[in-house]
Order: sequence, then structure tokens, then C-alpha cells
Amino acid sequence: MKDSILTILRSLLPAGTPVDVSVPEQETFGHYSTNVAMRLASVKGAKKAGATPMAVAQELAVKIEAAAPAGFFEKIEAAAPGFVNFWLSKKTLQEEFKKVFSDKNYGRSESGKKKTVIVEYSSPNIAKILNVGHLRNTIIGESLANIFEFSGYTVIRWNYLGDWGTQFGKLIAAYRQWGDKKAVMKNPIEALQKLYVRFHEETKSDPELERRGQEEFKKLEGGDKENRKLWKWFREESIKELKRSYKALGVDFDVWTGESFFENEMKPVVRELCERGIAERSEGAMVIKLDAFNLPPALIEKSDGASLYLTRDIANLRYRLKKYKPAKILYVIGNEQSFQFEQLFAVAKVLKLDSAELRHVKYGLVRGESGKKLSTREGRTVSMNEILGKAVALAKEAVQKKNAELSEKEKNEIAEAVGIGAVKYNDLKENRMTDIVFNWERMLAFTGDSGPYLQYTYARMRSILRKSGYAERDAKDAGRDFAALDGDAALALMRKLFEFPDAVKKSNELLMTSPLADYLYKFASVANKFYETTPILKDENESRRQARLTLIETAARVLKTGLGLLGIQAPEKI
RNA sequence: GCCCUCGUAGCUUAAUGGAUAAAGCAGGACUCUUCUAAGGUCUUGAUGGGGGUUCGAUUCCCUCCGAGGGCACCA
Repeated sequence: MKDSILTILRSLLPAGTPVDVSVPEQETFGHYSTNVAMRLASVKGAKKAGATPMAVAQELAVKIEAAAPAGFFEKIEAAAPGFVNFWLSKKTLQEEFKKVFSDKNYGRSESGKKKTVIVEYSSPNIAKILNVGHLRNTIIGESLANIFEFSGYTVIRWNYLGDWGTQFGKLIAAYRQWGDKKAVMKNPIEALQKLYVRFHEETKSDPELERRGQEEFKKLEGGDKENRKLWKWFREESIKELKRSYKALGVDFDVWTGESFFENEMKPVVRELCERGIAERSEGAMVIKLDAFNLPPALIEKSDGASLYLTRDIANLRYRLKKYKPAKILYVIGNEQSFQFEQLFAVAKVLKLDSAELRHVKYGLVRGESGKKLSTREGRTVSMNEILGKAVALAKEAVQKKNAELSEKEKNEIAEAVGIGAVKYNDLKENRMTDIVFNWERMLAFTGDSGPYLQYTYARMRSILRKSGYAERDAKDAGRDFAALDGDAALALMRKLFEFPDAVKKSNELLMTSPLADYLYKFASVANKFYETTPILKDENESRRQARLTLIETAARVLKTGLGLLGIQAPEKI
């Protein structure tokens, strides 16, 4: 819809004029609006010629009226200080709706065709419980991956496991000192995490431990059999448990390659960079100078010869570029690692590893109610399983009350979709750079601007369709009487429907926010008003009744698609 | 000290440089013998301070104040 208006506008303006149309918040300013007249009037020379924004707008309004197909607009108005506002005719809206109704892939685009994007997200450390931070990361990454896929990209969902590094030396040291094999066998991640926490507590009074941890890692890296065996064991047990958690969350990955995979490339990479004169020794360690980027040197090898996170990231980047030839790589990782990525991206330029667009998709930290960081080391964190468990239990209570007649199985499925949907939506709707203070109430919001509200709207619409005996669309539907859809609520819903492709597009351009979540909420609100104010099943006019059902069906379909992009299920009943 | 991110209603958040700053929660008033009240309707309430650029600033620039994070051998 927006494109049709843009096409008309462009045909009337000098080539290359930047022009856009937006949907004003209020209908009194039109269904669509453009500020192009104000832009034109502010160009040098225009003022001298006496062109005020308002005069340009008025002139443009007349031109558009003449250029548009007869009956396309209901009204075009120039408004102070220089907007041109458009109202579409009912006929235009109805015809557009007919197109949307018959488009099974509405909103899908081909803009990413033949392009690959790697989305790295979740990336937990093995031997550690998935916490609220991983949850936020995974939800954001999954949704981005879905949206890119919907826009035609080939998407590689990459879980870059933290399965290597000094932390495993520490874990091995801790296990040697206090470990209990039975406890680890019984409850691997929990037992290992406890060891890790204890290690850090004891380090405070015994600095010697720190050194021992580093030593154990060095042995591990050197191929020590015992350490290797322990590490492998920790890793396998952890992955089993991780997979169970992801399944509950409804998330899956294409690649599980973690840091350890690049272990053997560390030495050659460092040596090569050294030989090429890119890396140099400084204060005993190996660094890449980044003065040209106004950044401190990037450390790629510690003075004890052990590798670092950044070293593995360089090897990983090289591997990815070669193997997948991606157009983009998105690193979904918290805000606090910005500096690390500035360095990585600078190093990529130095090494000419720049065939893909690299982006750090950052997000605010989840902080505790005290305002401080929730840290695993200090044992202050909330686990993902606890959050999901609470959410599902709360949803179960609600379903129990509302829909007591459903089978236990149905109730459980609904509770899971609703509970998890609530948590996901709450994270996505405010995907901003600001830090989030962890708060159960916020996490488990079920009313208002929430996941369950969207699911409720979908279920209501599906319920109407079920009760109407409305059959899924078929060929004869195209002949329906769409002109019967002329109520204000129906027309408003149609117009909202037309904004869907734009909301998807925005979501994959602006990686810092989720315009889609925002859009879907507004969409649901308009849909709610439609069936609240418009009788559908009881409509005495059969042809209008059928037409209204098509609107409900289309709206439900778009809502389900949109929820799917956010990674949220849309149950038929809730 | 330097760098990054941020500051909007009591709380959590919206707003490609545009029009009367938009919602949810919480508070107040309505609304279930009519398609699911996880809903709908009405209502109270906000851009940290000061400058600047602009026809127009929540948005861009400067400065002050405040919060969080980071700053080579953790990830």
C-alpha cells in the first residue's frame, strides 16, 4: 500500500528526491502522510524563489490528485506546516485487502535472496546453568534469525559454546580439590557450577588458586590426558542438559561449534600473524596494535603462551567466511562486551577479513533488583529453567480457571505456550540498549502489552472462525463481497494489516529494537476493537458475514505469522 | 582518569528531525443472560538541568548532573 503511494509521489518529483510516507498516529492527519514538501522547501534556492513549505505542499497535493487513478484517494490535503496527508478510498482499501487475503506469503520478502547471514547467539558456557542473561540473548537472537529467514536470507543459527578457556582450568582445579564424582554424575551442571562458584570464593583468601587454575588450563591446552578426559566429560554432560533446556524454549541451532573447535588453530594463527608482521610482542604477550583505530592493542596470546577469547574469535571469523561466505555476521552479545567487538572488527579490517558485514547486536544487561550485575561467579543469578517453570505454572493456573473443560494435555500445552510466550514477548518488546532490572512481575506479565494478550487475540479470532464453520480459503473466496467491509473498525484493521511488511522490514534493518513486537501489539489492539464492536457470527447479512470472516481469518493468519517471527506460539485456544 | 551505553508519567517502555509526546502496569469510574473479561470504554499523570543548530528537537551538537558497563594477560 505504502509502495503504491510512493510510486505516485516519485513520478511527480525530481529523480533522487528523498521521499517517504509514514502512517500518522491520528487519522485526522490521514491514513498516510509525507513531509517531502518541507524538505523540498528547505533546499537552497527554494526559499529565494518564495516557495514556502505550505505552498509546495498545496501544489503537490493538486498534482497528486491529478496523477492518481480515479477513485484511489478519498481525500488529499495539505496541512500546516507543510505535510501532505492522504486518505485512501474504501474501494482502494478493499481491493488491497483482497490482495492480502489471497497472498499466502504475505509479508515474506526476497530481499535477502542468495545471501547468507550467520546469527551467533545464546553462546552459553558449558558447566554453567543457563541464566536470565542467556535467556534474553537467546530470545533476541532467535527472533532476529527468524526475521532474516522470512526476508529471504539463508540463516545459520550458531551456538558458539564457551567450552574452552581458563575457566575450565579453574573448574578442573576445583574438581580436583573438592569434586565429588557422584554429585557430578547425579546433577552435572548444578554440581559443576557449585564448584566454580566455590573456586571464586576461595580465591579471595587463597590467591594461589588462581595460578593453579591457569596451570590446569595450560595442561589441558597442551593435551594432558587426565585433564582432557575431565573436560570432555564436563562438556558432554553439559550439552545434554543444554539441549533439554533449548527444547523447552522452542529453540534449535544449526551449528554448535564452540571455542574448543578452534583450539588447534591458535598457535598457527598467532605464528602467522607474527610472521606477517601484524602481531608483535609487548610486555611478554602477543598483541596486534590498533593505533590506527584509536584502540588499545588487542591481546591475542598471554605471556604464558595460552590463547584468549579474541584469538579464537579471529580463527572463527576466518573459518566462517571461508566455509559459509556470509553477507552478514551478527554477534548477539551483551553490551558489556562492546569493547571486545570494537577490537575484533578492527582486527578483521587489519587482516582483510572484511568480506562480510560484521555487527555486534548488543543489548542492555539484566541487573539484579539491587542494581548490580547478576553474576554467576558470585552465585547471584536467576536460572532460565526457574523463570520458565514459574511462567508455565502461572499460565497453568490461569488456564485452569478459564478453560476448566479442556483436557489435561491441552491445558499443559496451552500453559507452556502462554508462559513461555509471555517471557519471550516481555524481553522482545523492550529490546533496547537500556539495562533491565530483573523483576518477576515484569517477566511474567500476562495482561496488557504482553505475549498472552497477542495469543488471546489470536485464539478469539480462531474461535470465531471455528464456530462459524468457516472453511479455509479456496478459489471461490476471491469472488467474495469485500465491499461489505466498510465499517470503521474493519477499515482500521485492514489498514493495520497493510503495515505488516514494513514492520518486518524495519525489524531486520534496525537491529537494536523490535519494531515487530510493537507493531503486533498495536495490531492486536485494533483487531480486538474490531470483533468487540462488530457482530460477526450474528451478522444478519450473510454476504457481509462471510466478508467479515475473511477479515478475521486474514488477521489471525498475519498475527500467527508475526508471533512465529518472535518465536512465540499461537495456540488455537487459550 | 579515558571510552561505551543510557536518562521520557509513581513503575516498565514507544516515538525514520515533524503535527495535540504513544502505550502497558499501578490508582479512579464503567463494562460479562450477545462470537473467550488474559478483553473493551472513560480517567489522573512525563521529555534530568542549561546552552546551541533548525521553519520545527525526546531525537543532532556542546556542557553540567545522574545510572550502568568496560579499559591487555577473564569470557
